[in-house]
Amino acid sequence: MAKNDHNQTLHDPLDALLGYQLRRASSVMMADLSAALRETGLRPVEASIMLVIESSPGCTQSDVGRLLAIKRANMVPLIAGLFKRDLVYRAPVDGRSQALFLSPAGEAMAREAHSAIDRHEQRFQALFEDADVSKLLAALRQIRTLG
Amino acid sequence: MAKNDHNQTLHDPLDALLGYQLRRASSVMMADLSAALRETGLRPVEASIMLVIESSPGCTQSDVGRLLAIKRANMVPLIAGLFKRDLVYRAPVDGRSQALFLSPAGEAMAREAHSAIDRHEQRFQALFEDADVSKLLAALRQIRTLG
DNA sequence: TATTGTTATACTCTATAACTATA
DNA sequence: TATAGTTATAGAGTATAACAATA
Repeated sequence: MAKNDHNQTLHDPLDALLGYQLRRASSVMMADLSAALRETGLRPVEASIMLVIESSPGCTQSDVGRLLAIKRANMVPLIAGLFKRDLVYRAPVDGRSQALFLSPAGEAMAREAHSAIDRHEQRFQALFEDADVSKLLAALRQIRTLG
Repeated sequence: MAKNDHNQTLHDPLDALLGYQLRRASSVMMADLSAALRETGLRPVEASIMLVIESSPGCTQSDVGRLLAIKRANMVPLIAGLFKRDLVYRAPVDGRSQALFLSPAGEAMAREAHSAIDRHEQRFQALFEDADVSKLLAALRQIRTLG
């Protein structure tokens, strides 16, 4: 409930909409994550790519794109940016794919990213009991199944 | 859990991150909402603006922007687009603001939007018990308070 | 001084189509 | 034929700065 300059009460007709609340909550968390990662120089999408490569060394950029729902075409400048900063390196798998690995600098950067992400996640998860966080995550995974 | 072409197991290191699951779930629902609204010719953001004007006739475009977290500068082409389609009309409040109202065509369009949104919401809310939908909405509102 | 509506602009994100080389 | 990586490009979405008119 809010009021405008002319004393008109503005109530939010979207308040009970799952899609709307999801979008607004997601936008709040994304902004906080951006801020948390600021000092690392990584954007959220770059940090997520680094963590995927860290957990699956040798995966291809198409693999990463499929996992994170990023189109192949959009992966190109993202991986190129990480490569140019010497955070990842590539090794040929076959004539068309290249395996991705974190460089030593990339490993260090991944540790910084983990630390920033953990602090950021903790800030929000602290709003809930542990069991409720699990239920929330389960609900969000359920929603994703309809995509 | 997924496998790539070279039998490498790809597990998702972001699976337990609230921010990530929120973003992915939100993106699934937004895509579904876009599709649900397609035949009305409204984009999600336009539909949400229409519903706010419907529920608070006479509000200004700055009011709408504040409620929906849309910057004043970005409201201009949105309201102009609805105005050009004769879905909303404006009446001067004072020298600088104009009150917004739905035209008869806008009221009809709002009913179509409600119907499409209801079907879309039902598709997702049907994944859960009613009490769990309420808990989910409450959790998302909690997350928004940290923004 | 602060606010409304506006213009101009830029940057990010996402999407598509088309090409090459390889499998 | 299908896939990996790439280029080019277009469309959203979002952000800031600045201005005129008004409160």
